[in-house]
Amino acid sequence: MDSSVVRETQVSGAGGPAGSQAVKALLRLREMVLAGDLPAGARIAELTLVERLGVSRTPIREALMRLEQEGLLEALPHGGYAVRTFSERDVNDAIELRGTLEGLAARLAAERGISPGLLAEASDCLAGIDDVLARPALDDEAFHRYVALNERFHELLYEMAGSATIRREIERVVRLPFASPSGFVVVQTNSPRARDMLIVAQDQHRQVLEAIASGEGARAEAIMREHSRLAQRNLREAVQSRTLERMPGMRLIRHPHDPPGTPLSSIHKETPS
Amino acid sequence: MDSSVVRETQVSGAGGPAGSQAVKALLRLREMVLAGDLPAGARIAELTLVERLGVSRTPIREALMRLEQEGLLEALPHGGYAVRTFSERDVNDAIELRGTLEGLAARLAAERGISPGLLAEASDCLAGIDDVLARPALDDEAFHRYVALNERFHELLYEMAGSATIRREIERVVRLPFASPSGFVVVQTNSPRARDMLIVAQDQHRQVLEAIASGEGARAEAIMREHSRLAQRNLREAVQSRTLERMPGMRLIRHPHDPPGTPLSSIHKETPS
DNA sequence: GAAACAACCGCTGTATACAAAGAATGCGGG
DNA sequence: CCCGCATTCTTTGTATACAGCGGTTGTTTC
Repeated sequence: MDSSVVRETQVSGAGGPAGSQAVKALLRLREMVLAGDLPAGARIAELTLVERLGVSRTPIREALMRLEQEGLLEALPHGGYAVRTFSERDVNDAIELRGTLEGLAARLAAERGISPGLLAEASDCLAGIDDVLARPALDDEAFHRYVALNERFHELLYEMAGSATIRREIERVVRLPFASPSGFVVVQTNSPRARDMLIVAQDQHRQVLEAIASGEGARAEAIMREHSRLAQRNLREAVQSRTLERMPGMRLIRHPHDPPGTPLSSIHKETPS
Repeated sequence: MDSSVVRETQVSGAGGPAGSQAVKALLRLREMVLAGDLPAGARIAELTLVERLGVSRTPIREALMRLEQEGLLEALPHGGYAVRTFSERDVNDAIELRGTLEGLAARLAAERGISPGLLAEASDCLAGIDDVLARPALDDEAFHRYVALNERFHELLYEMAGSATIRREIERVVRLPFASPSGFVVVQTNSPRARDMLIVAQDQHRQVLEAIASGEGARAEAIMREHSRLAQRNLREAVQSRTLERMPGMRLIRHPHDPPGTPLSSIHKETPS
């Protein structure tokens, strides 16, 4: 077929900056899964990936295992992996889970107190978001800046909890594309009510930071839980209006009316020769 | 050197029931880590494990990766893994995390309702625990039965949430040896107040199940959070009285007074030749 | 014609060979 | 005597060869 894939003979061994074959395979494979390049439910042949990714089976197997741990793939009963699909309820539960964990982080931050430096950073971050939202209409670039700042704020929150263990687990849950704090922001880019939603979200950001600074643990927790409900609302709307094509990974969501195992993309059955 | 380790030539290929080399390596390696057979903080040489476990590097690397995901090992900056150690706060946070997640599960179970079958199973389980606790004094066998029934009840709770995603993450967190629901039950086996603790715990079991059955979500959540505080109390007591030697994995807990990186076992610095 | 059996193929799990990076060590110079 | 550099050695990351299981397909028999 195409011989354009040249096996780069392992240019930088182990410690390379994202240069290891395993990391490359992981990133590329995750991208492929989220883009819907692989038929969901069907076994992923390792040799196929060898061709497509240009690395040998060893790093590919490692990447497959990691993606299974992440929850993007499922292990098949007799070996091998397949792309997982998610029901709307799965996604909803993942968001609920994130809200609960972020609530825990906020509560701990409030109860244990946070460093002035962290508080300042978070404040700056929120000021940046205010800046983005100041304009009445938001273009794509503004949305991108919002998403970046939003994720930064949430990451700061995870750090505020002051617990490596808890941070680890939150970041793990957030890795599911749908559970990400900015997960369903994008789907509304062109909706007129999009900016309003973000205004509400930003208000919650401000309130939770204030609660944390004041040591109001219960309040901080409640706010972050409610905060995740915004994402749940967006999810419901997005599913109803079927707007989710534009977001990476969204085609892994299984619609109730579709036959099981067939998310959005039609499976191309390639009969060889 | 010693040819006592005979490489079994892969008797059951892939789908074997826990017969795969990778599973064997994982189980055995985890056991070794928890038993403290490997010096904490130091790099684990793969070839050493090849000798000790009698399997080749491939399944060993897989096991190492899985244990890193579990949190028992940490990836070193320039490749390789080392046994992790945990501060008392780490353990405390892990228990807090479990309590939060179990609270979430209980709340969801209450809000969404559970099947009569599940309710009956949980009831039976609690009846079994009552049976164990009926006797005024508890021998080792009674403790073992308590632990088994306790874990069963908690697993039933995870299922009651009705969410595969949430169940997954809880079971992941619980895998940390210290965060297990029965984690710090054992350390008190011979304490006169041990039975009293279990009585309290069992009362919480009963109340949470009642709350779930009645649809009282907030109450169910609060009870499970408080339930995890029992483990936190036990942890504190165990650390103070340094009773934790008897429990597997407990020597990975780093005492505040010890030099960092040195848990309980002294690292044997072998100067070669 | 349908069902059961047998041979084949593809695939994964496992072992091992090879390459490169890091760490340790020894030598030389200041 | 100490510091710096080069060489060697250990160890991980990667590629690939090999073995057995499962699924599939074709054939044979009732």
